[in-house]
Amino acid sequence: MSKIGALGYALLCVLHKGPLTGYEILQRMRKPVGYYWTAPQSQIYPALARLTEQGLIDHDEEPGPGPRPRKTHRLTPAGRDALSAWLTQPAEPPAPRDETILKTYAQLAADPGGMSTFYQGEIVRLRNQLADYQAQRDALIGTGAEEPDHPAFGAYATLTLGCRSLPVRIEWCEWLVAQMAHRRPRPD
Amino acid sequence: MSKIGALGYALLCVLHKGPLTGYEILQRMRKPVGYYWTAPQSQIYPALARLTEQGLIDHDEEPGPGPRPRKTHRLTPAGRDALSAWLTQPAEPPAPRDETILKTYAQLAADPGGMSTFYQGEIVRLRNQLADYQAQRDALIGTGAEEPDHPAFGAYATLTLGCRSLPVRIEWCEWLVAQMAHRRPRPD
DNA sequence: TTGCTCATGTAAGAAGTTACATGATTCA
DNA sequence: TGAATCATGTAACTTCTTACATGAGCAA
Repeated sequence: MSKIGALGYALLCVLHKGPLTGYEILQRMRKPVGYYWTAPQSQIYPALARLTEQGLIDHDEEPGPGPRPRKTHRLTPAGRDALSAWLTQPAEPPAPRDETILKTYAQLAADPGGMSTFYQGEIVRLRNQLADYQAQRDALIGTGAEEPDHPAFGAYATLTLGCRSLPVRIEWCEWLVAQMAHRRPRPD
Repeated sequence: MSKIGALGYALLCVLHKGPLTGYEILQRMRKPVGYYWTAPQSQIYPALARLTEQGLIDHDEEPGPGPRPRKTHRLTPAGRDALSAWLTQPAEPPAPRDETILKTYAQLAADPGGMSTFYQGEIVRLRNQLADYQAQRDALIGTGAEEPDHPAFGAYATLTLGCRSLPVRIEWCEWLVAQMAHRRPRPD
């Protein structure tokens, strides 16, 4: 059997709570799951076809709104087994690719005023993200999602990480704004 | 002129402090820069060739140890301009791909004991990473790198972020280990 | 003589991005 | 009438990963 790949497992994860259409998966890849895993539409449909071929998911078909049938995908027992086996295996540390930190490393090659504006923009973006995370987390509090056996506990836990790590990053940007004020304007 | 791409800018960043050979760049992509940007060897050499074609870097050649000449690359004025212009532009939020958080989302589909072991493994890995960051950051303290005009300030600032954000993540994993102890073992 | 470091490159394939394409229904 | 939502797919392209390939000098 051919191997699955991170995207395949991501789709199995999204399906772990129940059947969804490709379109619904796509939406989850924006809203709750998209905070830690994303994939564009063009990747999702071929990947679903591969997983179906591998017997890890299957689907019902109904006549859809467009020219093609609407498919509702669900995990097969084999898919559920593959998922649960993968979940407990150590995650390989991801290749980090963070443009903001990269820019910070080379920050001396740019004008301090420009960098300050850059970090201020980051702060705005991060604060908006934090507000979004907090709103969603607040909506879960009191629903039982804080209990680890609750179906929404996974979502609650991921939002908790976001709500704790974003402030650290915001403070770091604020510190850098302050530091930029102490830099001399470009000595060439 | 063709466009540059994130990898190209990453290479310009690595070269901002002075000339390096491809091999040296490769090492930076493991050690100081690799914490927030990585690229394998097979990507670096073609990318350097592209940047050279675009006139953003150039190089000296000396006879090398192997069959090919050893090249020492440096930023051209055009390269330095391209870099400094890019640095101050807002960074597009990166497509997040974090296996650990993804696993947490679907955590209910696995055995709590297995997940607990998983998070304990993460804790070990993160603690080692933190120790590494702290050692490198400590080595910079007292050298003047804390001043924003110092050539090592960029490295100092990136390490500072690592030293502040890793503990948050470690605590989160510890919290999850505790939560897993409260989960009922899988009803199959 | 086996393996490591220095030093550069290529090839094949997987994964990810951007854009195109269809077509019904609903809402302003 | 025009845009958004639902719903599925393909094509072309770029980027990233894994593996191969060469070869000198040095150390155990």
